[in-house]
Order: sequence, then structure tokens, then C-alpha cells
Amino acid sequence: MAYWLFKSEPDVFGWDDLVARGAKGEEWDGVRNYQARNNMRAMKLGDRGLFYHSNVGKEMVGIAEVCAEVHPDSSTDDPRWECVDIRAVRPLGRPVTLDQAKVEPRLSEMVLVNNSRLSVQPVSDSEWAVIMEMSETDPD
DNA sequence: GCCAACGTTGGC
DNA sequence: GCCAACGTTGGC
Repeated sequence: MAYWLFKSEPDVFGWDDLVARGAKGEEWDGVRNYQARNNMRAMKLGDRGLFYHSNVGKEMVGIAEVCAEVHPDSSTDDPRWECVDIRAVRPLGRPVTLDQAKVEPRLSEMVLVNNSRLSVQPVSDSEWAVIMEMSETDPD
């Protein structure tokens, strides 16, 4: 299974909104970036992703999973744009902030740390494990 | 609210 | 096919 990271602006559509969608999930539409789209093309049913809040919070708050593989983006007629559907799995024990990720040496290669603008990012197995650890550990 | 970084567009 | 101009994103 592969791991990913989905960025959202919580003012527009946040973790609580995804949870409210229940098992049906949400079409992750509106992505207009080739790299992000290519990442979605590579996703398989059941792949897991971190749900990240940009601007407000700047933290990873929950775990989502791919519940529909790539299909045309229904928000546009442009056939270039495709997307997946995701649904909420569970919140993280505690959010992991961008600041925490930046100072964690094992996350120095993380896309979020180095190219925060990419809206759908790959996460390596080891990065995933570190985030899981941090989300369950009291930082103090 | 500013601005740096990045991606895309379009003129040549 | 290059590159300047522009628009957008997102951290600060």
C-alpha cells in the first residue's frame, strides 16, 4: 500500500467536512496541477493519506483512504483533469504540525517540508511511520 | 497582507 | 523551444 498527503484549506473544506461525508467520501476535485494529478493516477483503492490543513493550523490532522480510484474531475469539462475520492478513516491521536515536521530530522526529505505548494503529495513508508509515532507521542 | 516560490501561459 | 510575464499558493 502506498501513502499520500492531501492538502486542504479548512476554511473551504476541512477534516470535519470529510468526516461528515461518512463512508461515501468526497470527490477530491479542483486539482489543476499535473504533478498532483499524476499522484492521484497512481493511487489504488485503500491507499492511505494524511489529511493536512494549510493556512489555518498548518498541521496533519487525520488519516483518509482512497475509496474510488482515478476518474474524470466532475468540476470541469477539461479531460486533462482527473481525481480520486477519499474518505475519513480516523483522526490522528494528536495533530502533527508543520513546525514539528520541519525540526524532525527523519522528515527532512518530506515533500511537505520542501515543496509545501504541491497539493497532493507522496509520503514514504518511513515518513508515514514517523508521523504515526509523532501523532501518538506527547511532544513534551 | 506581503511576498517568495512555483507552475503555466504565450509571444517570439 | 526559450523565457518573460503573470497568477496562485501558502508560510510568515
